[in-house]
Amino acid sequence: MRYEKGHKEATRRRIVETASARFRQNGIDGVGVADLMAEAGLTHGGFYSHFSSKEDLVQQAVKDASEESQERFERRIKEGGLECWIRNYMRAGHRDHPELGCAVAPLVSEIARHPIATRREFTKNFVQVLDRIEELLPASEPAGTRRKTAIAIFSTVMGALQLARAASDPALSEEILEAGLVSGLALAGIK
Amino acid sequence: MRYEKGHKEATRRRIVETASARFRQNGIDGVGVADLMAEAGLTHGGFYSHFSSKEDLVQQAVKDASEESQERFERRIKEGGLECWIRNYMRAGHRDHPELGCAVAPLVSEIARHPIATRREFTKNFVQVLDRIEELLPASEPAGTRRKTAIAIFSTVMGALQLARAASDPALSEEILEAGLVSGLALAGIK
DNA sequence: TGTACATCAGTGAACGCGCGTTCACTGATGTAC
DNA sequence: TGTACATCAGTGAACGCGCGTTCACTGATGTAC
Repeated sequence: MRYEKGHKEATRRRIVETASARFRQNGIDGVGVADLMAEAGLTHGGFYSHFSSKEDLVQQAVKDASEESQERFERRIKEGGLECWIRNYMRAGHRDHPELGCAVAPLVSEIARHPIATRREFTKNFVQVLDRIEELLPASEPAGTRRKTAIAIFSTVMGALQLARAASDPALSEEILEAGLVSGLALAGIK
Repeated sequence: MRYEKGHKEATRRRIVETASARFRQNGIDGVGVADLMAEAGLTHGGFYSHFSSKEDLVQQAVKDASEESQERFERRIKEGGLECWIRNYMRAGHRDHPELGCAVAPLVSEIARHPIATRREFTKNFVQVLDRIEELLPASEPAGTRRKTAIAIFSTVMGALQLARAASDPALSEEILEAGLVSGLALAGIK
């Protein structure tokens, strides 16, 4: 073989990871196949020996972002529990770097208009987050409301992050991050 | 003149209203100038005698959606206060018909990547909603936290609406609407 | 009253461009004999 | 050991298409004389 074993798989992973970041930054419609391939150091022609279509790549990129997100989540939990995760989610750094952060916030509206297979992959992503938040709620939270509280926490921080990104006034943007933080922590029964 | 007085302005309004609905339904990138003009019963060539660019139309459509949203808001408040507005926001009908509902939920991520002038128009839209929610919070809510609570309520219902739209599983979608409703009402000090 | 001209909202062909996708090809390597 | 051939990841020209935008034109009306 011309290339060492595993070379093609490594290239595929590189394309998926590039796509996963770029989609979060510029939206799915805002990034072309040729852009992606160039950023991965390749020409666009080779794309279809890795993926059957752009939509196929979208699904794999969503999956990749989901796994990355899960790892990030667990790292925060180890570091300082649910509070640490919420605090990081509501940081200015997260607002300013969608390409390194949660894939749900930048893609949720666009994915809602994609084929059902893509929506399924995306839903798996945020359901995993909801499950973990639910598990980490304090024991004082009654069994009957744990699921709803987990959903409320994620809706709040995810919605606030988007508003903070769209806000044209920096002071307003900071205020939104702060409000999302306070409300998220309160819902999680912290402090 | 060939046309009665006010004819051109009426046509312009028709295009803006069509755009406002279509953008909410399919995203800004997902709707072409020619589609819009055809739906307004015109050919695409006339577009530039009404607007200087598609981005110009986007700004006017955001403004229009904002005014429409404001009217809807006030109608709900008259009908049954903040509770009525939150209940309607979290209805399945709102989830299923973005073209008739809140423009923030479907457009916030896309707008965050648009020129500053567009972001400013959009920010004005949701700041008005935040202001009105704040004013309508019960007197028991302390002055120092009213603003943050208003932001939290809107983030929660808006984020939940987006998740409900993206969810591939109908039961999960219903659960998200319910969680957004319960949490929104609780934050607003209702029941 | 009747004719020539100006107005201008809307028409539709055409533009350059970038998109997703296809395909014949390249060229470095491993394998067969 | 040396030559002929197979493999296959990646190349780059080309495709049809739809996009935002431009522009010469149309044709119904109002106005001037």
